[in-house]
Amino acid sequence: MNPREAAAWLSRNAVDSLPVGALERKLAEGRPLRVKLGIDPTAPDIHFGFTVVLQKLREFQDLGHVVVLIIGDYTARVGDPSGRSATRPVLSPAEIDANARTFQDQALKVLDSERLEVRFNGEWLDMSMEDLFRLARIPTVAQLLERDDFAKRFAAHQPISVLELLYPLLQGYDSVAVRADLELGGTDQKFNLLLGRDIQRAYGVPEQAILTMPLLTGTDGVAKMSKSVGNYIGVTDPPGEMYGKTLSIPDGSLGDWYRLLLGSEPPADVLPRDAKRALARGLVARFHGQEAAEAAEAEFDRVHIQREAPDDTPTVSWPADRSDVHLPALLADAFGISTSEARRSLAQGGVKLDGEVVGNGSLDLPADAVDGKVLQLGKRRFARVQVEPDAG
RNA sequence: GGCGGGGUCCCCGAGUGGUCAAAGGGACGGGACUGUAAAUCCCGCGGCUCAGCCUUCGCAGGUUCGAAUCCUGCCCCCGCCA
Repeated sequence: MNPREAAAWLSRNAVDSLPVGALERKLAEGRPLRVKLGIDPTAPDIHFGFTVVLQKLREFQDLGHVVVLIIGDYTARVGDPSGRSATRPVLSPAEIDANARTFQDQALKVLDSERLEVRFNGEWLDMSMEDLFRLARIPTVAQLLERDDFAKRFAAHQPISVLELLYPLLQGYDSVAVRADLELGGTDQKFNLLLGRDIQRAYGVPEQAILTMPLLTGTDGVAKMSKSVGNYIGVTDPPGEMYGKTLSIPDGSLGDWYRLLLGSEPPADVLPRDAKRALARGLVARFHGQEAAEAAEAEFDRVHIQREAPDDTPTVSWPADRSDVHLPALLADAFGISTSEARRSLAQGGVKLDGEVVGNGSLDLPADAVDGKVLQLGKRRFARVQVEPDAG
């Protein structure tokens, strides 16, 4: 693959590859490039959205380049106040360590451990005031305020702390420290990535090229996938969950999901439903293997098409010290909801015992009327009831 | 430092002495429909031993028969001016 072809291949699906032609020029140097990715060790679970960037990094690795993963341990220790929730937990070194480890484990589902360098930015960010001043002199406040979210918050009179303003600088300094040739990130990182170039220039090191990847839309089809919104699928989600969640995405997301996660176009002339099933199978296969994918689909069909209780239906025990089983209490116990909520569900016909709606009449049933039966809340929550002969 | 605005049930946001567990929207849950898609319709959405009771409207006191609504102190947030 010549540099031109490699650049074209590597910028596939990317939104920005800047400056124009920079990637190709770097590749033409004919040496392994150092491709940087910074991560925040506060939320270690990797979801599908993040794998878009990881996958791209993997492509670089496969062409012989080195991925430099930077764990933002120092920044996590200071506490990042970005976003609306001003107070983010400040993590202890032990927590950061554990998170970083989790992150690496998960990232290795996509990345190649061979061409991987892991660094902690505490190595170089624990700098003197004098060094910080040197860094802080580089951009102007006006420049920093150009960043999209800063601009919006500033316009909306929402708080922006000085610390937040400093984060892009620290991240940029990471690029100086590891001599990054290239930095990857989501499109939301474009500003930070570009600022890294300014900072590198100010420190007299070669400037990195940048590559931004689209942000994958979450399972709701609206917001970008994120843990806090709850519209995510984690790479460690069990097969069944991964499969089911994938089927719940809106049809409109199919194209993006195929392209960004499977690297292929959605099949033409196939019903959206079937295209989505194929997508779900493909994704489960990727993280859990082909066999698990097929099992997940079979299980799904059994539960949702044939409406049977799933294989892994948990069991709830109920002490038989009273003659009757109080349904709200049983539901609360089985599904971790409040008894008030359980009553509402019962009143609305959302509770079934072995497929039969219950709760229209009495809220108490004789123990032998529930023992061994499958209790169902809504469409997706199941539990097998077991009445314990001896209270305990 | 001065002036002004504000903290309401997950989020946004009404509510300025009783009719407020607190409008409305979103999110979410249940039902109908169905492909765990979209759209649409209905219902629900603090807790409990649930036709009743208990606890909520930044925190702590106070006034009142009665407060989310009034008073006092405190904490926090935002803006403008300097």
